Amino acid sequence: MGWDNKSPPPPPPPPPLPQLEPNHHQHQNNDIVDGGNGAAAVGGVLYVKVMTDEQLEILRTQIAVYATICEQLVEMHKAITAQQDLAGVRLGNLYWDPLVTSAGHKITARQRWTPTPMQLQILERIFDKGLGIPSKQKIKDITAELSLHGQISETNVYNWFQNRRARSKRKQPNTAPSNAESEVETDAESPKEKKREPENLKLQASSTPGAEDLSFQSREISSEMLSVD
Amino acid sequence: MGWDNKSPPPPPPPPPLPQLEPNHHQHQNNDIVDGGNGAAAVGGVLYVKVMTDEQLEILRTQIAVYATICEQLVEMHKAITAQQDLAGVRLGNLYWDPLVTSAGHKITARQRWTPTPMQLQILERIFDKGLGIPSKQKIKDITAELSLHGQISETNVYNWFQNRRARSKRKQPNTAPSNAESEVETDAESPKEKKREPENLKLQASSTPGAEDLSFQSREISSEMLSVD
DNA sequence: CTTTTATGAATGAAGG
DNA sequence: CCTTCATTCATAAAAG
Repeated sequence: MGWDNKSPPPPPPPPPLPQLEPNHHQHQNNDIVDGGNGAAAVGGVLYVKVMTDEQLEILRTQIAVYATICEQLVEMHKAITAQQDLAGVRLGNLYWDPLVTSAGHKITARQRWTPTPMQLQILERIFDKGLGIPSKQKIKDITAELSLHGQISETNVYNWFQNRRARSKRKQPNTAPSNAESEVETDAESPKEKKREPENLKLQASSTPGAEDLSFQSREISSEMLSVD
Repeated sequence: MGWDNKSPPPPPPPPPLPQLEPNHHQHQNNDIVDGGNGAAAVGGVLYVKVMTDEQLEILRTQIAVYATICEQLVEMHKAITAQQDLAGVRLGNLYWDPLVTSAGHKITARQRWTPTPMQLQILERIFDKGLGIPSKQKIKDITAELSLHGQISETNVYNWFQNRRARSKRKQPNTAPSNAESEVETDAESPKEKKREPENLKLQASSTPGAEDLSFQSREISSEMLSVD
């Protein structure tokens, strides 16, 4: 498979030290069993299925490794799930069924607010009036008004203006800098009205072999950033 | 634009699981081994570590089950991360621990820090648990700990707590346990506690306090499977 | 039905 | 602390 083009595949967990402590009780009792089909006396010699300590150890190790891997995977899943759950109200991505979802699950798909045409019209009208971000009180009023046309909350209104402004700004950097044409990264000519510009990728200059550039930002916060209270 | 969509089910590659293939050679030839440390002659009786066919079968089954589980988990993880992996070609989000630095992929650093699931989990725990505002020293400690799970700076931690607090606060007036619940399909969310401010629609409160069931137990499986007895 | 686009919402970071 | 901004994520809606 040559899918190693882009998407970093899920890194298989590094099998850490397989520590098998949960159940140490492996048949250490030495019995020449004959119980099941494990032993057979042939010609006066007792033949049994035998495993040496070494072999047993190998098996135990293997099982332990699997257990560890499973635990890690489970932990990872929890973490990821937790993130998506906590970080986002909406989830409903994948819910895998194999051994967890035995019963029919009902993933509560979070619906997002969608403005009705009427609401949108009103919102647009208000927005076009040129006012910036409506104050909180303004938002309340608007919300009240829009409530007559459909389900809506103040947050919806707030978000709408927030997004509307941000995106209209992104759409047209046409601030018309009359003469001094600064070097700007403007490469988006939006033929449409409100079109988001596919942003290009960011910097990538880790030419250092074997060293990922993982410096995010480590500004010094010694001054007043952290001086709380 | 459309890069942040779900990825179509990619050709299911074989699970990149460590081939911990057990020594399947279950000694079909019956030998009373004594070679290793598995046998000992005591008082004229030969004691060896013995496993019946049944026991062997159990072991093999266990290993097989683990293998299957691991496969499924890996598959699930792929499904989970698929979207996000594809979502950002530029965001080689390391989800957990170290191994992301396997290949010299273009793990370009993002512009803004994004907590890994592990980090988020820890942060969340700290936030929930005790105190409210971590002191400067506390932040240092937390940062140090979180550094083990990914790049992070003290500023990140500080900001996170700041935002976390501010946004959780803006969500409290949701103290209506006596909700009539008139089954509105408009919106259904289970605010565990995070989130910003859904500021839900009037009597719209299916706020099931943390009724998430999206996690499964590994403990159960593990214990069951590891009990060879 | 699958892919693409539009856009509501979450959130890290900056400002005050 | 609180507000604002920028960027990102996820999904409804639209296109193919």
